[in-house]
Amino acid sequence: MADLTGVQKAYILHWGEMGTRWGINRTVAQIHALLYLSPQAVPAEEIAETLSVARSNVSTSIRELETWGIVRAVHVLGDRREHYESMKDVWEMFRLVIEQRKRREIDPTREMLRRCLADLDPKEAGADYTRERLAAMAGFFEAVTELHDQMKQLPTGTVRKLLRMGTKMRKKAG
Amino acid sequence: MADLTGVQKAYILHWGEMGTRWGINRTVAQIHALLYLSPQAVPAEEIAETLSVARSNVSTSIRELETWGIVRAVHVLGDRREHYESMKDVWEMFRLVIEQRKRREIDPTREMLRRCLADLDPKEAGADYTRERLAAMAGFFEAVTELHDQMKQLPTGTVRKLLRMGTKMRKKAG
DNA sequence: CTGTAGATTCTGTTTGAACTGAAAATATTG
DNA sequence: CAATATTTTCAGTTCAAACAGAATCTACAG
Repeated sequence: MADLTGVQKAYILHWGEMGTRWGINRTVAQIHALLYLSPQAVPAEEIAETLSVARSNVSTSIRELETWGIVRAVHVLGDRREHYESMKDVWEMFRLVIEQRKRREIDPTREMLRRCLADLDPKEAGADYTRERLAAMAGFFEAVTELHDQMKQLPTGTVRKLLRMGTKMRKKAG
Repeated sequence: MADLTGVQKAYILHWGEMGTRWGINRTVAQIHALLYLSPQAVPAEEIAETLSVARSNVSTSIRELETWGIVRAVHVLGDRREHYESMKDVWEMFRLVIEQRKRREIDPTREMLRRCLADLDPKEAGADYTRERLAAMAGFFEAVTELHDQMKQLPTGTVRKLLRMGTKMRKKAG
């Protein structure tokens, strides 16, 4: 894996750019792409060489991927170094990421909306209008949360089934 | 709206931070938050004052919000300036944003994956493994696209209905 | 216990996105 | 058409996130 094929390069670069668009560090995303394509776990040193980034940068990025739970260290016999491998189940990978982004971003937003609604001073001019808007936004985030909680509890395959049900409903209606 | 209440400040600041986490410019997000909470359309000058950003910055940001289709200019009698207002339907707003982010990010990724699969050289070492991984990722993105295409065609309320169906299925299984 | 490989942390430095203010362009009024 | 109001573009500037390399820490072999 030290040297990349054209296809591997293309995938890694694209994945890196995609990451930046969704608030994920480019290097973090690239490392993930590299590990995802690698049949064997890769030592940090080799990641650094392959992607031309500092060893320290790899260390930090790997840790982030570990906190997401989509990369882990494995040990190779006769090698003191840690080798890193990515989870390969794509659905599970995205499930993990979505779950955590929900926790880090959606939940605090719901919290903020609740607090705003609670703090609204009815005597203040325009309070009714503000309440209306905040409530509408809060409703949306509650629905998203509900949706997430349900998908979380469904086995992977069921999501696809629901998907197919949607198709039927649409065809009946149309 | 020139002066903000505590609640308005809290909402605008939070929304700005939220934006940055999803790859949306902080000021763009803040302006959107301001307009969303405003009962009347607001002239650019006033947005700049209220948020303490340069007039030119507002101009650029407003244009971006306009390309998303969630903010538009309206005219006020006896005022030469453009006034800007946000769409108020939260579900529609997110639908628009999601649709466009799909177009800008998901679609090109599908494209890239297809191209990678096509470009794979079977003689290259490890090509089979790479194909397997790329195919798995491509399958996921195809499913996401399918899901999106279906939700796009459903009226807003139906999404909530599907949501409720999910609840039932889960309760039966549990 | 000592020496060494490997991993992490820390301290600047770099870089690119975001931003400002000025200049240019556009639109509006009389 | 001239004068003025308003918006947009452009050329630097600022700033925070990302990064490199050195220093430190940790774990293990001998």
